Amino acid sequence: MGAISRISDSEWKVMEVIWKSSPSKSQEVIQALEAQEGWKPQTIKTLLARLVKKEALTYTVEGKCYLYSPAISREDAVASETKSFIGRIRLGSLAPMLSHLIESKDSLKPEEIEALRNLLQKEGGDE
Amino acid sequence: MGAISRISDSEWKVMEVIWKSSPSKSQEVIQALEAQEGWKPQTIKTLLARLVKKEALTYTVEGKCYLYSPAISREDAVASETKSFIGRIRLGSLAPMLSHLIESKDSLKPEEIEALRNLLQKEGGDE
DNA sequence: AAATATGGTTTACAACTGTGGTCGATATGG
DNA sequence: CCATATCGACCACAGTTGTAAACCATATTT
Repeated sequence: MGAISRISDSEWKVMEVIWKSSPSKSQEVIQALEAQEGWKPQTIKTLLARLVKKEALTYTVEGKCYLYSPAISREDAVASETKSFIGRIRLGSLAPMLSHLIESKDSLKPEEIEALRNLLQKEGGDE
Repeated sequence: MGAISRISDSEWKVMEVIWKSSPSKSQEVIQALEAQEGWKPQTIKTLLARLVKKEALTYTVEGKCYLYSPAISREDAVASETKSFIGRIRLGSLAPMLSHLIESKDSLKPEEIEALRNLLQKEGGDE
């Protein structure tokens, strides 16, 4: 049953931390993001709670703490975001968008270009 | 200068109409979107006003009506959206994202794949 | 046991979004 | 000239987001 409910920008950052290593206890998430984003602990707790409500995270109780784990894979989340992104940017503009991506060196690394090239090779083959 | 303020999903649809043909009088925009999106005229007027406030649209007065024109090019808007998209989805995931795109036939047309292939050819060439 | 710290839950609050109603000025038909 | 149709401006209202304080229960320290 598709339709992962949208994860906001801030929430996404929380997810990243947890995707990187899970399960994580809130303290770990807080520590990571307090520095990285300059957020107050409460802010991060709020985001954790919202993500649980959205069913993007699950938790188990360990003593007095929660251990959070992703309820959706990063892959799926990326796929879903991508879908909604291209849904709004409507076709026809993909090429320009990608050329923008490709041209700004800082966005796409050579090995990624390589990987893409392969993908396209096999896909658009010669039919 | 920089930082085009974010255009929401609904607003984006309005922009699309105007990018397609500008200047457009509100009536034209309304007609287009009333059918296409099933929105009430008031809704569309609100969106037009918000886009003006965001400086994504400008208008000139013609008689009793406004003639709307884009204040930002579609190219720039797409570039900006793309930037913020890849900003949140963080590197390393571009390839998966594109492979997702490429694999879901409904998202990417053959000629786009072709265009992409060309882009990558010239870019990752053989340096 | 009382004080404190710590973790989660509830509340807050402004800005932004999606959706639209209402109002006031103006134009247009009768 | 008066009624009506339009058009933009202002108002509305719930849900989401960013950001966090206040509160409450439990564990730990004195």
